[in-house]
Amino acid sequence: MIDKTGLFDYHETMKKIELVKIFKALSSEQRLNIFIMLYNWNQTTSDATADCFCSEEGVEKCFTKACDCMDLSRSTISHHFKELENAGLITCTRIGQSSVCKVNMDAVKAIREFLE
Amino acid sequence: MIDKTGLFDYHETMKKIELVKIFKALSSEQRLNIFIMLYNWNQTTSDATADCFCSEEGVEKCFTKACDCMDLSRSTISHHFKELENAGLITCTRIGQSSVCKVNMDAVKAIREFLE
DNA sequence: TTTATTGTTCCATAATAATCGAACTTTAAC
DNA sequence: GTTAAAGTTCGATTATTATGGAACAATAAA
Repeated sequence: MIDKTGLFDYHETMKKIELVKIFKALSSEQRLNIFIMLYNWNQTTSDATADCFCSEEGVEKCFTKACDCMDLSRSTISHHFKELENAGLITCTRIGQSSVCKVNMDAVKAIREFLE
Repeated sequence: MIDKTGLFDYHETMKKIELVKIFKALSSEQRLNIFIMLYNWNQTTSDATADCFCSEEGVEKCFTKACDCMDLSRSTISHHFKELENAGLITCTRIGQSSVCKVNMDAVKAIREFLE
């Protein structure tokens, strides 16, 4: 900490900007829903009740599933996924027609560490 | 979890709304600054470099200090403090002229638990 | 090769949030 | 009592975000 407030250190500032992005991404109920959904799916890769394909690599068909679950247009869903991705909370790669999404546990760790 | 997505359980929903409020409160750089400032001050109650009065009860004069640090008007600062308070992240009580603010560690704990 | 599905991008609009100045209340200091 | 300081609230403005429709590209299925 180089000043009274601890607000002006360069690395701290960088970290803070990342954190703001992460918090902003989770500050919409819709996006938090999506995030929790992916988080759960990622953790239950062998869940027979989920009608999406869950592999070690991530979750397929998540866009369509997300649309079904939360009554938003395809394009809005796309925007939300993109924001979660920009914040570093998830990674999406395309396999065939559908996107394979995965929660980035490093980002989750970053928030946790901030709060300690 | 009572459905495939885990999104519709009542208590889960309530918790989620609280979390959204918390994340929203921390999703502005200004408010994150304020929060970190209070957090640091709360933890260094005997910090001689801080020109605020830090007691076991919290941090006094934080509004003025916040104004000095971050080039925002008094009324904007007031709004930001209020939002942190509404999200349950801090508590403010008035003693004399100034507000005594304190970080609510239960809220911090709630986020941490969400991420586990 | 046509058709359907998946997700993206562009564009416009509606909804929210951030910000400030000014008028105000309460407490403290003179 | 008068003046100063700390915060609040109101009202207006500006900036940002959320959203959906339409046109699009890429892949899969027929």
